[in-house]
Amino acid sequence: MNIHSFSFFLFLKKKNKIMSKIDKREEIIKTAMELIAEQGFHGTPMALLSEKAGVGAGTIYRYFENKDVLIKELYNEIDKKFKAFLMENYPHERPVRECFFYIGKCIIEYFINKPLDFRYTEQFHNSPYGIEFRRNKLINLTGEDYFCRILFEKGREQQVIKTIPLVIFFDLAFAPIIWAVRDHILGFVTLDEDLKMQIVSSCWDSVKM
Amino acid sequence: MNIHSFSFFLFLKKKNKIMSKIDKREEIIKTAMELIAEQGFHGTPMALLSEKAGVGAGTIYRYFENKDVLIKELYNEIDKKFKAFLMENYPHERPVRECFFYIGKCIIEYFINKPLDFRYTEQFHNSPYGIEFRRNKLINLTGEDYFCRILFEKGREQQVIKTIPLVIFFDLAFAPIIWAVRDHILGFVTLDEDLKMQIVSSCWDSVKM
Amino acid sequence: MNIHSFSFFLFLKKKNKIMSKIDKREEIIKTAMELIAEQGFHGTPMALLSEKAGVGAGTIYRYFENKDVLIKELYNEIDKKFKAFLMENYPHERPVRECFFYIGKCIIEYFINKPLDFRYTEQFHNSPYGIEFRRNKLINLTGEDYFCRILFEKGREQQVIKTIPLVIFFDLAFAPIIWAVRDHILGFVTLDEDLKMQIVSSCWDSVKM
Amino acid sequence: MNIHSFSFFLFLKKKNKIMSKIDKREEIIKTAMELIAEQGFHGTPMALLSEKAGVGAGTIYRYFENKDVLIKELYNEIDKKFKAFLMENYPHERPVRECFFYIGKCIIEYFINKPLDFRYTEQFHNSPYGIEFRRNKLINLTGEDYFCRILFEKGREQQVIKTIPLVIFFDLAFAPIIWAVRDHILGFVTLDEDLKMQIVSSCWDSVKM
DNA sequence: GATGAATGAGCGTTCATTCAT
DNA sequence: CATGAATGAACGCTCATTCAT
Repeated sequence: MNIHSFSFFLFLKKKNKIMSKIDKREEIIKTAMELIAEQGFHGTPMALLSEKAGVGAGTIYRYFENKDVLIKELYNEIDKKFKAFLMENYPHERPVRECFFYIGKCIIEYFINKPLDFRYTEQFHNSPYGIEFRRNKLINLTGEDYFCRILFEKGREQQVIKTIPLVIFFDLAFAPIIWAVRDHILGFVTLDEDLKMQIVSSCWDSVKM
Repeated sequence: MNIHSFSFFLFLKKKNKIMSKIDKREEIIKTAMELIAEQGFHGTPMALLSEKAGVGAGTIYRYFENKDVLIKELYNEIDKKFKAFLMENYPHERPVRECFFYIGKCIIEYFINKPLDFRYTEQFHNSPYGIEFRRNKLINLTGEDYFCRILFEKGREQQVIKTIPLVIFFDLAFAPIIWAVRDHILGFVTLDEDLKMQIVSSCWDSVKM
Repeated sequence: MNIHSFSFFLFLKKKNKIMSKIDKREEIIKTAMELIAEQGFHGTPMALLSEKAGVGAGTIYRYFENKDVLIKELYNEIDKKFKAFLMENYPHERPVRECFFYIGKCIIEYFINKPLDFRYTEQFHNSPYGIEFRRNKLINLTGEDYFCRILFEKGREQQVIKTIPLVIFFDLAFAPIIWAVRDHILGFVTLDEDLKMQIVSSCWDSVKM
Repeated sequence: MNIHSFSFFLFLKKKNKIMSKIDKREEIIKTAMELIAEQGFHGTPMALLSEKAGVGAGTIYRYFENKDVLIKELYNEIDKKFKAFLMENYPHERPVRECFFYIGKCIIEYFINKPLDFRYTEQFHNSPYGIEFRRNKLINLTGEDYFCRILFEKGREQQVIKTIPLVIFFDLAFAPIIWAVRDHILGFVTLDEDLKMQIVSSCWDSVKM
């Protein structure tokens, strides 16, 4: 088994339609994420998506009601995966500061290794979908957001975090991290281990009491 | 001159086409910004723009080569206005910390009062245009960015700012402010004077040595 | 055997696919008629039909070559049933007038009780299929049409029916009845026994010598 | 000026875009009516229509909001023209019987000379549009329908018309005429002057007291 | 210079039909 | 035989751009 035989397998996969049902859905999701991350929602016509994913145009609509639903579903997939990653080793019982650093490192680690997920997420957040989504999120915090709120409230109670609104806490804590990840992905800076730590640490400086 | 005669003037302006060349360009820019800020690039067809601006569809193309150019030009207009605002009373001779606070307050003040400019800017930054633009900016710092670099370098030299890359300095210093303004505009939080100060101050905490 | 066990049978029929070959064909025909009568040919995708009929999409094509054939077949089914109804007690030996009244009453009775059949028929007649069909019918009169021709010729011979072409006889005799049934089904009028008689009688007035 | 130079003119008309605004709308209406009359609503894609009409695909949408609107507008055009024809010499002051004959003759005359209008009308009436339309018409009678109602009421009052609902009067009076026109247009019969008179006369027989 | 009617490529989506299972 | 996932041509419609007036 070498690179050539693997290519030949891919050839079969595309041409001989040996993709299973799950394969198809996965292929669509993967291709859509790549295309949208790189070209944006409007730079990714369904026809291009179907072509690159190696499926018929109508096939996409078996898995996703329409383009909007596909876009939201894609975001949910990323969100779910990230939350799972975050919660896997979350140090629930450790001090607020340690939890804060854990979250910051997770965000950086996860998205630096999944640049497509990151760029997709950025596009999503900055779009009509994103605003609607954000509104719902603030009303009904779940997953990592729920952790963050707990963290925030615990920090407030213990007087280790400043007296600020939750929303502002999010902004101070995570905005620089997100921007730094973006700059890393776009090649404007390289985040080594020291720098990562420095960034998270600086964010902590901005919220700690 | 009363409200009625002014309305009549507007009527003439739209219906009798007595707009001068400069008027036309201004009208197009103003209308485009409003529409795009509210509906997005793709929710703003050129036909709608020309209608709302009170000019012919073809006329837009006399002032802007195509839609892309118009979009970039619009951004430059905002950028120019913001820079002018920022530089107007910039305390060049004062300490780094004071300059930093001045910039932070300026960003908040300016964009809270110009939510359309803010929303336009956000849309722009998060689009193919934005990335291209950002790349150019980092290579060739101008205006407020130039100030910021000077500030950063001065801060480094005086050992009042952490030893971090310039890009990361930007992220730590301004990302939370931008996000907070966004949350204010979207109604997720209300930035009063105390809170504004607290945010800028927290950003300073994150970059100061 | 009670209502519950019958429901259970239906459940089996749909879910466990114990429908026989004839059951399947019947189910497709019945469902297709309902759907098309209510939604029209173009409001009835094959996928919807297969779903509502409880069969696979491909299965329909084992019984009907394609959608066109299905549509024509459906019409033939209705036509056959109506002819059977008409011929069941047809008073062959009675006077022309009596036969005429019998046919008129039959049309009203049959279609008022089978509004789906009526609406299907109307849709069919008014479509490319309908014209083609009508052409064939006039060349080769069969069933009720054959009766009608016999009736017409007998009426002519006995000088109880006007000297008009057969086609015009059909128009005078049946058009008002069909239209009246349509108005009844659409709820624009209610045909009680008196009114039914009055309509048929009026049609007779228009063809009688 | 001969056939060739005329063809050349048509060539210019199509290729050099010398059609005026009104020409374009007319061309679209004319072409749409031809195509739909012959192929049906669903046999007439907008692309085919635009091609045959010699206009761009988008141009149709400058004149008609969408296909549905186009279809209804087309019907209204026919309806308007027919009403004008009918009302032109309508013998308002003459006896009911004479008015009845006038209307019958008008229907036959008009639609025999405009077979496309007739076939279009038939398609329209037998479609979701038609039913909606008919419902409105019965509620709010206008134009020829209004005349007919007046005629009906006058006839009732003078006891020259049977005691039947208005709707049934319409059915008896006009259904055979419409069907006969259809048969003429489809070539199943030829309506000469005698036959036309005989049909209208027979319809009168069916409604007269 | 200004206009806006006209354009047509391109979009998201549907659905009759096929064919591997 | 029956299935239903997959297909892709075709649909109605949009909109950035052009160009005759």
